Formats: sequence, C-alpha cells, structure tokens
Amino acid sequence: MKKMKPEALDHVAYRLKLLAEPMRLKILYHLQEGEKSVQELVALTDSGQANVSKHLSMLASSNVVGRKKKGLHVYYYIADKSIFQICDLVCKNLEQNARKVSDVFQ
Amino acid sequence: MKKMKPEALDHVAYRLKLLAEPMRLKILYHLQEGEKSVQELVALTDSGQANVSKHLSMLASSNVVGRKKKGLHVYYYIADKSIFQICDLVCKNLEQNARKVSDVFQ
DNA sequence: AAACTATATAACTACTTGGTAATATAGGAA
DNA sequence: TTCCTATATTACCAAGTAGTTATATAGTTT
Repeated sequence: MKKMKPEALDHVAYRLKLLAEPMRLKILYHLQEGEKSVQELVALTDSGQANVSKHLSMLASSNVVGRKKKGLHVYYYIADKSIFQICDLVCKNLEQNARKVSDVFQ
Repeated sequence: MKKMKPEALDHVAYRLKLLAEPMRLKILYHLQEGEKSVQELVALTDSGQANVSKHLSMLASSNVVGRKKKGLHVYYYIADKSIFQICDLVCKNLEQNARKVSDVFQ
C-alpha cells in the first residue's frame, strides 16, 4: 500500500464493497464447494430468487463468479479464487484481535 | 473460508465494509506514514472536518485506528496494521486480473 | 475572565443500496 | 401449439450512509 497510487484506492474500495455484503459472502461461501444453480443458492441462502439473481449479476459483472447455462438452469461458479484469500485474511486478523482481548481476561 | 462458521461471515462483511470506502481508505493511506492530527488529515484528504472526524470515529470504534490527545490536537494512528495486508492483497489480485485481460491484446 | 482553535456531535439532505413483488424472457415438457 | 419452470429484469420501497452545516465541547492564549 505504501507505494500505491492514490487513484488505485477507488478500485480497491470497489472490490472490497463487492465482498462487504453478508448475502454476497454467503453466496460465495456456498459456491466454494462447487458450481450451483440459482435455485440451489436461493434454497441455501434462504433468500428470494430476485435478490440472489441480482447479487450474482453484480459478482459476475466484476468477474468474481462465472455463468454457465445448461438448459433451463444457470450455474454459477467461482471465477476469481483470490476472494477466499481476502476473506481468510480478514477472518484470521479478526480472530487474532479478538483473542488479544479475551486474553486480557485470562 | 472452507471450515468457517457461517455466522463469522457477518463479522467479515462488517470489517470489509469499514475498509470499502474511498475516503476511509484515503485516511488510512495517509496514516501509514505516521500519526496525523484531524486537521492534517482534513488537508490531505481535501474533505470537511466533520466528515473526517466521523470516519475516524468509525475506524476508532473498530480499533482500526487509535487516538492520542495532545493539547488541542488529537492524533490518530494505525492500530491494526493488518488492514494493509488486506489492501495489498486486493490490489495485487486486481492487478493480476487486469494483466490477464491486457495480455489478451498482447 | 474572554477570545480563539481543534475536535466531536447532532441534525439534515441527498444518494445509494438491499430486499421484494411483478413482469419479461427463455428453454423444456406435454 | 400451450403449459410449466428457471432466471433476469424492472420498479418500487425502506434502510443505511456519506457529506455538509451548525453547534457543542474542550483546551489554549491573551
């Protein structure tokens, strides 16, 4: 980040914003175990079909996921696996911070 | 992420949302070179004082930055350096993706 | 004390966005 | 063909939020 051009910050912010949404994270979480159709994701996330479709469209527009049409169904899959590195890193750091706090109380 | 509890996703999303804001990223970017007072950040980010204060409050609430009062001035500093790992990772991945696209055109 | 400066906060506006309902589109089945 | 199913899209609403203005608070200076 030190030698990063300030203009790049907007791109980083946009990518982060894409991931900074519980429902989208949930979708990506489920796509981790393999490609899934929209209706499968609707069932897994317990959300509405239109909502899931919209989130998938956003993720697809940024090439985070890809689409594959098979008959009536459309299957989505992870196209950019780097998002999991990001999530894991955030998760690891949050855990470390929380551990520091809990250690204060032994 | 594979063996992550789904409940953790909300926490991850919240942390990402905190970083997914151009102005906050800009503030963090400038804090990288050392602690800065609010007015210094106002000048560096070319934003209003109230706005900078609000963003700093948000970042401080999540212990991403810390506060240090010296007389009239309040100095903020990076309290959780892991945020730079996250930004660097996102940046690196975005760059790789862009390079793949540009390589298509030689 | 009064005047000044730095920061925080509250109230407000404008914009964005997640969710939903309704509709459109497209493909398969009868 | 008509009917049904899966997905995408549109329109809308409600909630959230970034930015600004005005005000409050706290510390400094005179």
